[in-house]
Amino acid sequence: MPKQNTAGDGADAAQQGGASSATTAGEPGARKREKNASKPAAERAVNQRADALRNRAAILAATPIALRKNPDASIADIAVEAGIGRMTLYGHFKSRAELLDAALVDGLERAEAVLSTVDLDGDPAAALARLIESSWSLLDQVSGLLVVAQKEVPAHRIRQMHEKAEARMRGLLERGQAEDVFRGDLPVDWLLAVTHAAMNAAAAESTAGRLRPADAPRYINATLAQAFAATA
Amino acid sequence: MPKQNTAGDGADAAQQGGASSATTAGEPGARKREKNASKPAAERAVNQRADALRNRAAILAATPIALRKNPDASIADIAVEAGIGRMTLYGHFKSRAELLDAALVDGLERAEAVLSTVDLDGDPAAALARLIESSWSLLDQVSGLLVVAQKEVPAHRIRQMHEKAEARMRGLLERGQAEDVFRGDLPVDWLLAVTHAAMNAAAAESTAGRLRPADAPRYINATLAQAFAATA
DNA sequence: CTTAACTCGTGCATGCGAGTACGAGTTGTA
DNA sequence: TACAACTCGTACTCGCATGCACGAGTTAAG
Repeated sequence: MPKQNTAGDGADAAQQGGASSATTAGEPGARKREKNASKPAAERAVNQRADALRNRAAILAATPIALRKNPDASIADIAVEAGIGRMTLYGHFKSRAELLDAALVDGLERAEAVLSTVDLDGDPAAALARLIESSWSLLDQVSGLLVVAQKEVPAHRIRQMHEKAEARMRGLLERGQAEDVFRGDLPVDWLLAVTHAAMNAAAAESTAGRLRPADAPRYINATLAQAFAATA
Repeated sequence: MPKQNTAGDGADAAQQGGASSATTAGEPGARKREKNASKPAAERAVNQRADALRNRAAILAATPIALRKNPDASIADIAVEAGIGRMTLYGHFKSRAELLDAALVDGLERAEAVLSTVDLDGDPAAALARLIESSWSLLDQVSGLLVVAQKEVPAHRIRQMHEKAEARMRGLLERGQAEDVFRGDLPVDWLLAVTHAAMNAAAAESTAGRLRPADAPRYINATLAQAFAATA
C-alpha cells in the first residue's frame, strides 16, 4: 500500500497522445542511435523494415501465449516464446508496461475485427449465442492479458480499451431485457459479470483438461441461455 | 527448575530428529536460543505463550486481508497488516510457502466449521441455496488465498486441502442431477466450475463497488437456480 | 553495393523481496 | 522475581527481473 508496483512503475506507459516526446533535446550524451521503437505507434510503420515488422508481430503474438503458460513470465520468457532475443524485444517496446499495453491493444483490435462482423439483430438470445460462439476464446485470451496488465498499466487505459467490446455486450443485454427476453430482476452489470465469469470458467476448465475446447461455447451458451431467460 | 524439557525445547531441533538432543549438560545458558517456531505445526501449541498465540492468529487473519488488497503483497506487507514486525512473522512461519499453507489450512478449517452445519438434505436446489448463502464470502476469501498459493504451494497440497469442501458441493450437484432437479445435459464438473465462477464474480463485483455484499447471495442463487434447473 | 535499419549477446547498475544472523529489549508465567 | 519465550529492529546475503549501454554482426531496400 505504501509503495509498490514491481518495476512497471505504472506512471508513464506512453500513451498514443501527442507527437514524439522522444526527441532528445540537448542532453549531453543523449544523441544515440534513434530507434524509432520509442516513437508512438501511430507514426511508426512508415519506415519499418519487413523483418522488424515480422518480429513485432511475433512478439505481440507470443505475449499472450507466454503469459497464459505462466502469468509471471518475464520479458526474457516472452522473448524466448517469440523466438527472438531479449534486446530485440526492448528494441520494439521500451518497457514491460508498454509491451503489455501494445499486446492488449492488438488483442482487442483482433477481437473487434471478428466481433464487428457478428449480427446483433434479431432475437437477443440468439445474438448472444452468436457473439459468444464467435469470440469466447478470443475474449478469453485478452482477459488473460488483462489480469496481468491490471497491475502494470494505468486503470484508465484498461477501461478505455475495454469499453468498446463491453459496450456491445451490454447493449445486447439491455435490449434483451427491454424486449422481455432476458430476465429483468437482475441488473445488467451482474449479467455482464456472469457472462465474463462463464467464459473465464470455460477457459480455465479447458486448460485444466476437464473440458474439450470444442464443447466450450455449447456449455457456455446452454448455461447462460437458461440463466438469463425471462421467466415467462 | 533447570530444564523443564517439556517436549518443547528439545523438539525444536527435533524437526525430524531425536527427542532430547539438547544435552542439559555443561554450559549454563550457553545453548542457543531455540525458537520452536520451526516445529511442525502439529506438536506446537503445547508450550505456546499467550501473546505468541495471539500473534499467530493475527497473522493468519491478516494474510487473506493483505492478499486481497494486493495479491502481490510481500511478507513485510502482511506483517504490517497484522500489526507486528516482520521478524516476528518469520518466528512463526519460516517461509512464505509455509505461511500460505497455514493460512489456507486455517481458512478451510474455518469454512468447514460453518459448512458442516448446513443441512444438505431435502430439495437439492434449496440445499444449494443454503450452502451458498452461508458460505459464499468465506469460500471466496479462501479462493483468493488459493490463487496466490497456487504458485508457491505444491499442487497436491492444494488439491488435498480443497477436496473436502469440493466433495460436498459435488455430491449435492450429483444428487440434484440424479433426482432430476438439476439439468443432466451438462457434466457435474461444469456445474461446479460455474458455481465457483459465480461466487468469484460476486466477490469481484462486490469489491469493485458495483454490488452490495448483502445482495450477493441473492444474485448468485437467482442465477444458478435458473441456470441449473432441469428443463421440465 | 552501400547504408540505414535491425538483431542480439554481454555486461552492468538498480531495485526488490525472501531469508538469515545477531542481539538487545520486553513480557508471560511458574 | 527469574527466566524462558517472544518481539522486532538492523544489517546483511542471495537471487532474480528490469532496463540501459555498447558494439559487432546481419539484413533489407534504394
